[in-house]
Amino acid sequence: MKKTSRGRQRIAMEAIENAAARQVCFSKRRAGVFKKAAELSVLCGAELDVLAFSPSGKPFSFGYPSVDSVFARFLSAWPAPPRHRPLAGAPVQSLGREESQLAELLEAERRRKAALEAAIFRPWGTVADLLDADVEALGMPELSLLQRALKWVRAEAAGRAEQLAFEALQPSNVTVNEGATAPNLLEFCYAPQGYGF
Amino acid sequence: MKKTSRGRQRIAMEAIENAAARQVCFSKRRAGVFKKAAELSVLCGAELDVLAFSPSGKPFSFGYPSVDSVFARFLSAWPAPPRHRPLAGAPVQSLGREESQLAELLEAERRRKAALEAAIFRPWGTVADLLDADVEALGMPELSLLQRALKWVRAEAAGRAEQLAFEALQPSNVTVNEGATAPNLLEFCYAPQGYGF
DNA sequence: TAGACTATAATTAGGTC
DNA sequence: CGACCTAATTATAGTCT
Repeated sequence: MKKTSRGRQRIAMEAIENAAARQVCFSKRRAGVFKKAAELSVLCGAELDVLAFSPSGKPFSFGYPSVDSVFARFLSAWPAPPRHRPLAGAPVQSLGREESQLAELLEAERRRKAALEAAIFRPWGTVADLLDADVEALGMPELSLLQRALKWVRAEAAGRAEQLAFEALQPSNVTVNEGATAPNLLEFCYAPQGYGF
Repeated sequence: MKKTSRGRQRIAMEAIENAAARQVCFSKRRAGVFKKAAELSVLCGAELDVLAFSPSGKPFSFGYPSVDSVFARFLSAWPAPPRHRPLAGAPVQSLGREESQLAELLEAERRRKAALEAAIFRPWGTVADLLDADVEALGMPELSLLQRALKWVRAEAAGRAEQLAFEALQPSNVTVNEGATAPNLLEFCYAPQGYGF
């Protein structure tokens, strides 16, 4: 009977050049990271998200209780949202203030009414005006990003009641995204040798 | 010489009741998850985020190349943004279409002009109208979340050029957030016994 | 809360299929 | 992309500082 394996070998902690080996390593280690994240959430009740892109660009995600809820909590807990200073010349005023109060948002919207109305006839200025940003600083990527964000927030709000009902029915309220659909975490919760779950 | 440790013990994969033990476990395992994430990014060049809340509610994050950039990429790559169906009665039409084109956003804004103008005099209806969501479904949490999202996207756009310049100067373009400021990843990249990095 | 320490449990690289 | 196999490597519970 000849030995069929050399067992685990040490590898250097540097970028793996071979594309195939890199992809295989990603698959295995992503599963490992997701499993560690799942254990952390179970043991400590900690809310967490893991978002990852494979070398080939496919998105994967893990979230407890859900990717959306953790991200939403992060948006509001984020110490100092983005660490960027504004571009020179970019007017950052109304939203730059830190009250975080709804009243401010409403006030800002009211003040932006004129800008919005004007923008109706200057299509490319609309979003920038709404955001109070310098038109020069906004390109297609940023604009489509904004659109995504708006859709996300809207759906987050609209779907809340339903999501709560949905989660009540799930054996696990953890969500995992394997790149296309949103399968269940259970496949990552396979029992490590001898574990009871 | 008497044994000074019982070594690693097996623990049940279930919520840790003792609050102190739970917090200690979180600290250790969070470091473990961050380290795994760092190795994954180094070995495979994979972009990824880890967002976590400790049992005490403190936010922690790991991101390569940065939390923001990965999240932005996720927003645009997300297969089917939120998996919620709309609440019964909530009109989800214009933004529900999937063109992802700016033209659509502008068109939607144009069509919403009347609603916005009316909303100026119905403060609590403003945001809901903008989002095309059912007013009933929006509460303070959703509204402040929207404000956060808008600020984030705007800053993301405004800060892009600067961020690129910033990252070019950094020894590592990985970001870690330990709850307050944004320290460097290096502290989690301490060499595992014998590793060369 | 954060480090050491250490023995042991769990992970995983590199095979093969 | 998986599953399986194997042994070497790595993570970590418990204890103490």
